[in-house]
Amino acid sequence: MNKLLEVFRNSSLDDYAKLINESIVKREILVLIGKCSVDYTGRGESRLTDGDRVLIIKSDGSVQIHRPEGYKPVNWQPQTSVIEARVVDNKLVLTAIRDKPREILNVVFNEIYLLIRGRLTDNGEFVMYLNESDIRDLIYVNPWLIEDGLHIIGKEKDLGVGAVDLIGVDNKGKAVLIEVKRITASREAALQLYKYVEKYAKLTGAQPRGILVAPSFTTQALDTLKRLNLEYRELDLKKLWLLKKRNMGGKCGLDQLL
Amino acid sequence: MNKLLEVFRNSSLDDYAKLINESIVKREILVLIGKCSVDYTGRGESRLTDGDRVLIIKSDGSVQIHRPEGYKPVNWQPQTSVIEARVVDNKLVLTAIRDKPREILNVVFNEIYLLIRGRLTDNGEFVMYLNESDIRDLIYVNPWLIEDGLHIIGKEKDLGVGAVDLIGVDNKGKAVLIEVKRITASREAALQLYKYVEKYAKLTGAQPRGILVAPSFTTQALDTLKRLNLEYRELDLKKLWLLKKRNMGGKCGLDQLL
DNA sequence: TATTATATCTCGGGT
DNA sequence: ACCCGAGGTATAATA
Repeated sequence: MNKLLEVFRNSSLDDYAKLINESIVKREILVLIGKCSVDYTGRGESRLTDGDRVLIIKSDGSVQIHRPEGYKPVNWQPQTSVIEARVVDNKLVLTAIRDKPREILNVVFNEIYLLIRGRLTDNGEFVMYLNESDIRDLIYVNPWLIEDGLHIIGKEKDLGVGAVDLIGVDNKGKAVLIEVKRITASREAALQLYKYVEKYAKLTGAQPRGILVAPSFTTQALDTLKRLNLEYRELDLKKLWLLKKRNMGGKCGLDQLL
Repeated sequence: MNKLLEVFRNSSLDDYAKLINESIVKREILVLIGKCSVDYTGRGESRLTDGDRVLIIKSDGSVQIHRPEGYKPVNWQPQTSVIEARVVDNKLVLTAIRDKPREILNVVFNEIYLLIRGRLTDNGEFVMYLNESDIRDLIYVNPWLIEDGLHIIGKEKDLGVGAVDLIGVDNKGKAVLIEVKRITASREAALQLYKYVEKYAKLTGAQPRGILVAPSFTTQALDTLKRLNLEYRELDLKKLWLLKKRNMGGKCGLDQLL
């Protein structure tokens, strides 16, 4: 199994360059650890002076350069059309070019500590639960979560200024527009809902109710909602979660750890 | 120099667990390549079945799990309060826990191909050019970029509904609010500007001009601007860039490569 | 292709 | 600690 991965250290620069270029052609994964500086130009422009970093090239040509700290890479390239390694002035230079937008990443290695390359096989299935569309779907099926007597009649309805998450009719026959957020709703969310309410009123001539649904709200959001005559419902994610799990047979998580 | 990094393969599970826990205590960087499955729960919840991945733990306790493709990690933890490796049922289990928000990442390794650990030293300086604040500052100093006779009198002025990028006075003495975008301005950007214009009018009793400044505009943005009686200026980033470079002595880039 | 909205967004700066 | 807005955001969905 370990033939999967090759490890190199103390190789010559020319050998490193060759190893890298081979890996890219073979669409292997490549991890390069060493001291380097990085220049980037494209949508913006950045310079990073010498330091120890971990560089990863994946089989799709994406590149990321990680410093010893921080979740995010300091420099990167989501996908590239060209990646090339070569030796210039006794240094290993790696260039990754991307089109649309045209961007160039240039890495100069002053030292290479380690190179790992190999083919990884990953056919794993990834499932994400309880994203916004999950919540929307749950409310769609269980409108009582918002209020009794509510009938949902539409999902992701485009009003010409973007799509409102849910449209329904309350027990008095009045239209209800619902905007769903899975995290704390900010003022922006309230404004987004207002935009739909305004547009709907203009399109139909009838004033709808607007309800912002979220697990919590910033004070500014609440102010704005009040000012714009909009409603809100606090949503208990845990409750939704249980509802979802019940539908799935109760086996979708390790939340007992929480 | 290579004593910086240690490489292990074919070690026992217990040894791997020990190596990992040691690294975490010593705040080293750790790269683990192997076949694993991943469970995450916290703000959301996800499951990832078996496959080959690259796991990185950095000195700040951030964790990321990379599949062979894609720029982004499939699972991650920006920072963690606790990371622990242990052997359970003849498998290496790595748990990373984060508080606020409470989130748990659980990785079960069925095979470990390679473990690399070591201390990296990175004192490099990172500089980013031409982000939004750069553009704002350039306009601040060179208001003629927007129009002749404009005087900028404020930057990042908080109006109580967020801060407007720039405030100025035109050659007729009328207030001008400027919102800057470094990428194509969308309808949202127009609405953002409108929000400031409305608020300013309410605060002062005088109707200001509103100008959206961006390298380009979506058609919806232009529609919205027209409807809301707002203005816009197309901004040539390259021109700004040259302006900036001239100020810096002409040496801040490799854009000649573009 | 262009545009929009989401994201386990992350991250920094402000109050 | 909350809140807001930028991001080289990336990414998926949609027209």
